[in-house]
Amino acid sequence: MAATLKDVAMKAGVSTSAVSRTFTDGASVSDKMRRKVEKAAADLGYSPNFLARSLTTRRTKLIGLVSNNFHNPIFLQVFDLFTKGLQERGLRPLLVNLSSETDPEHSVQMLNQYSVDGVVVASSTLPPAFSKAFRDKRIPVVNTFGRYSSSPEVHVVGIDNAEAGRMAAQTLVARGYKKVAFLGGPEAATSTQDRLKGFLEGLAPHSDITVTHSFATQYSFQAGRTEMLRLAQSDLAEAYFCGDDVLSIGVLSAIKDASLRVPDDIGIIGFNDMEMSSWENIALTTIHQPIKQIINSSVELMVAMLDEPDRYPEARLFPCRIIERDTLHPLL
Amino acid sequence: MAATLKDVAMKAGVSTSAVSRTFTDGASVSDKMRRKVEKAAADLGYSPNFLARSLTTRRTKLIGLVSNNFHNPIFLQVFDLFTKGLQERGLRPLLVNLSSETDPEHSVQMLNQYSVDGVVVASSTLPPAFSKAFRDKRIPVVNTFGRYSSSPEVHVVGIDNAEAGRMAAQTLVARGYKKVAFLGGPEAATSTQDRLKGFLEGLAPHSDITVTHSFATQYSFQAGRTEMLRLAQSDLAEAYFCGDDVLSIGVLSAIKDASLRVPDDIGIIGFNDMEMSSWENIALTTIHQPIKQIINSSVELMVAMLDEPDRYPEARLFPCRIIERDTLHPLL
DNA sequence: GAAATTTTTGCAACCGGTTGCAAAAGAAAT
DNA sequence: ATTTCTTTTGCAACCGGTTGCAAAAATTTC
Repeated sequence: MAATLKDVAMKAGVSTSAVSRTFTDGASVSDKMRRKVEKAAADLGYSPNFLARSLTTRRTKLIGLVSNNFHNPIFLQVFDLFTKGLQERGLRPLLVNLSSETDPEHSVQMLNQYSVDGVVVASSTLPPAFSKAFRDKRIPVVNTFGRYSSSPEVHVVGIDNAEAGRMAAQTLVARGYKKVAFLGGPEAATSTQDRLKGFLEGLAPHSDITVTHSFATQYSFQAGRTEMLRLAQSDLAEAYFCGDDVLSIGVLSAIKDASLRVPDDIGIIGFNDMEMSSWENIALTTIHQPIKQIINSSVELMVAMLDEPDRYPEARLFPCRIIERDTLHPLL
Repeated sequence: MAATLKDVAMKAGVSTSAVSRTFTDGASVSDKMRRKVEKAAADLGYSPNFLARSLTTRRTKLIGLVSNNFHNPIFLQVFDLFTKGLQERGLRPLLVNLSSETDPEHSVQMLNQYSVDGVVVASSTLPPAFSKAFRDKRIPVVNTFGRYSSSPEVHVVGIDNAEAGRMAAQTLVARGYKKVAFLGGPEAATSTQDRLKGFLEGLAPHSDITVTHSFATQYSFQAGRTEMLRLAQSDLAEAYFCGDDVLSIGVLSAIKDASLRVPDDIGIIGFNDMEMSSWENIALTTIHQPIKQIINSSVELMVAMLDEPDRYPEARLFPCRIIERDTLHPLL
């Protein structure tokens, strides 16, 4: 159907090698030859078949983009940035949805069959076993939003969740809250554990502050709302550090139901700084995670690994910062 | 590195064809042979290379998933459903972000080089030229959320936007609004034009109702907010049909700024019924677009086209329905 | 202008598979 | 035990490219 190398070679009256070289940068071809070939190729509408090429070059320029989070709006931005970043470098994302997959081997085999050059695991909740499974097959892998300590043999790009927890703690301390709480995401996720750990550490020096914690079942509006509705039955804290912005928004909705005012009666600080949090009718005070930098860095790291598969693993951590909006009362 | 067909054949002491056949369903292999080969394959951890295979079978099982919308939360759900649907059928989505691409030829060539079996164009705002470009190259294409009349040679799955406009009109009429308006998305998009057309048609029989319209620059919170802030300077209508839920939420925020109450002072009806619209603190009355059905149908259609590339083009349209929440006043 | 050097080109093998065809093996019929 | 029919197997060519090597052509040197 489509024109092949051979067709072009025939039409131009040259060898197939000559045509191949014309389409390979850095190969030796005279100007005359190149013109002749390009003319024939243009006439036939030829463009090289990447997959056939990959057979000998062992490079497909396919990158597996693996995630299990297709619900948090922040991930739309993640996909946007990843696809753009990869495309700019001539790479193609092969999207894998692991929402309902539990066996790492299965995804490894699948991506292996497509000979991906590398894999980006974009998730803070997938067990480290997934990233490791790729590494064990010697497929370059970077775990974006991963926990840097849990698998030091895998490249990680993200933030220091414990540090973010400390930052939340310090912010609440500075505002003079005496009774605070952590309302985390899925309890099993390493990111939840780390944020809680940091939060508690940050509060430890302040013996006059009491702290409690609980978890939502997932990062979603309803989960946050449900949990806050439950908490409202008993003794509420003065301020809550929520594991995620979507969760926070659910919490805000429950608070409104309980006829309490934010920030007068109760303070909320979220996490992520998703676009929606800046909307005027939400105006959530939150901890900004530098997603753009994290993803650009992930892409750069991936590109570097393609040339140097056995690169020594590193963790690239980016600092977060507080975004002040309207859900905590002002500094004393 | 990884084991190949040849390695397995050698280890099992059989021909490469035998091994190949063991991994091809429907091929003729005796039980004894199959066991022998499977044993050897398991020992070597062999699994067939899809790309090498595709060279002869002319099937890559890769499907281009093309979109230009990486901002509307609804598209996260779209990607979720598409990836799941394709994966369940053994197909792999190659994600293409067309946010900043204007040349159809470029994307066609790109996907062609990866020999995709088909392309799903998921967008209501991409010019029809994109879908057509794929078709012209004889690549099976389905345009999800497309306009069914604009390119009858391309398969379209979605809704009848004009009908949705009529539905919005009838709803507002039934509520007794006498002064209504359309606040559309990007003016150039066919979906915007169609919804406006239907809206006007639905109101045409009612000479006692006045109608105006304007457009937001894109489907975003800020665009909706900005436009409503502008409108609030002059003479407001009693109810607005907004081109999209995100837009509506921006509009709601602007209305709150103007110290007006919804639905007492002003009514809003949105479009899409994204998850967020059901959140208790938003509770947007909106027109539900059956995304799940649309996408499942798109996937099914794509699968059918793989076996029958010259299938006669069809438009699959799904009815929308009103979701009653709190942003229109109750029926008289 | 011949020799030495560099650049360009084609041959042929290979990447990891599939498949039409004919030979070999097995099963059924006589 | 033969013959006939069916199933299984291997050979070899092919899918669409790339690349090491040596021959051919072009360029430089003397």
